[in-house]
Amino acid sequence: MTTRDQIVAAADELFYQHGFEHTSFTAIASAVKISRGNFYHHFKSKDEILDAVIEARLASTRQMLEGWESQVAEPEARIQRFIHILIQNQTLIMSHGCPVGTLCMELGKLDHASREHANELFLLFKRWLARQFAELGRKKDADALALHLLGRSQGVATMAQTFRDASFVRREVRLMDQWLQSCASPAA
Amino acid sequence: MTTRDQIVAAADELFYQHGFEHTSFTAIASAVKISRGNFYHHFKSKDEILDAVIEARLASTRQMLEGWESQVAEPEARIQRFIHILIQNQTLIMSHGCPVGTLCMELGKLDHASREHANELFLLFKRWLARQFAELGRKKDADALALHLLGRSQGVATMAQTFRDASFVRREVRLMDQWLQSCASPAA
DNA sequence: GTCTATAGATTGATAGAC
DNA sequence: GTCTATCAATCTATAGAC
Repeated sequence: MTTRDQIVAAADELFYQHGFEHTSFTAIASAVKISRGNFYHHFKSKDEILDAVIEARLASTRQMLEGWESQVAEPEARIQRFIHILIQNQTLIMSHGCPVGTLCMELGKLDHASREHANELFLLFKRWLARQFAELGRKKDADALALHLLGRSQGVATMAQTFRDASFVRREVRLMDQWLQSCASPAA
Repeated sequence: MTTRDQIVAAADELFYQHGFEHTSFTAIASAVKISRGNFYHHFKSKDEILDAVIEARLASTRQMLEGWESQVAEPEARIQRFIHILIQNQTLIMSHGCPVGTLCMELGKLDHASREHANELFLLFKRWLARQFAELGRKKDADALALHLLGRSQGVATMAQTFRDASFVRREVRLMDQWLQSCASPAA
């Protein structure tokens, strides 16, 4: 693992745990165990590190979504995989919220130049979900269903971070599973 | 309006627009048109200003909820008032998200001492909503319904801030209205 | 490629005149 | 109650030795 990759990995984690602005070079440096000055051999500015972190997250998200698409045959089961991230990453989400939602929110408030770049993460999920809903026979409202589900999971993440209530997360996931079933059934 | 109140009002707005950490004394001072040093006659620290802002938001939220309770007779119509904040404050929410959700999220990431204080804002809504659902005849799952609706509206706020899509907000509000109706009807 | 030293700006906070 | 002047700390970023 190159020093550059180590910096990106450490920044990724710290940005998630404490936010972008609150994370200083000193914090990243001590995590990677290099000196502060050494940063600028790899990145010109803090904003460049942010872009590298976003790029890394985009890549790993693409990989995850492609994996689900190749490993799972049914679109309904694929969407269920998305819903169940909330349970798989429950501990992290209860501590630090959704890595996508919290980053987009912060960059939005900062009016940061990389705001749109981070929003691409949401778009990745939106397009992928819409494709699954289309395959499910909901071509007409695939986009709306995708946004709806994305919002639902965001809401659960926000409340989970606030109240740290695991039973709430499980309950909401069950409701989303039921909603998904009603989307797939011809009655809907 | 006293200087202290002006400081709290300006800080309230700036914390909402740009976040707590990103808002400096210089920014608040220039908004109120006083010198930086003058702050410390009114507050001992930035954290004290934050607590005053949270206290002010708690007071105005209580007032709003009590107003709905006294002005609107039916619990279903009261809950609908809550849902329609999303439309009433649409422009602000699309710019800066939900004032409650974004503050709690930021303080959570900062591991700030006033985190629990800010969470009281959410609890205010939760308790009020649970009371309305109980009056609606859903005593057993009033808490779960309240948390569910709170999460739904949080999710809408997050997606609205990200994509700035007004039609999405209207669509989701319509879905929440329908969901509310299904909660009230004896079939549910 | 990594380090030390340091610049330059900004931050929260203090002291004291008026 | 408001101001100016200033402190000490922290931040991002740069320069240059090794």
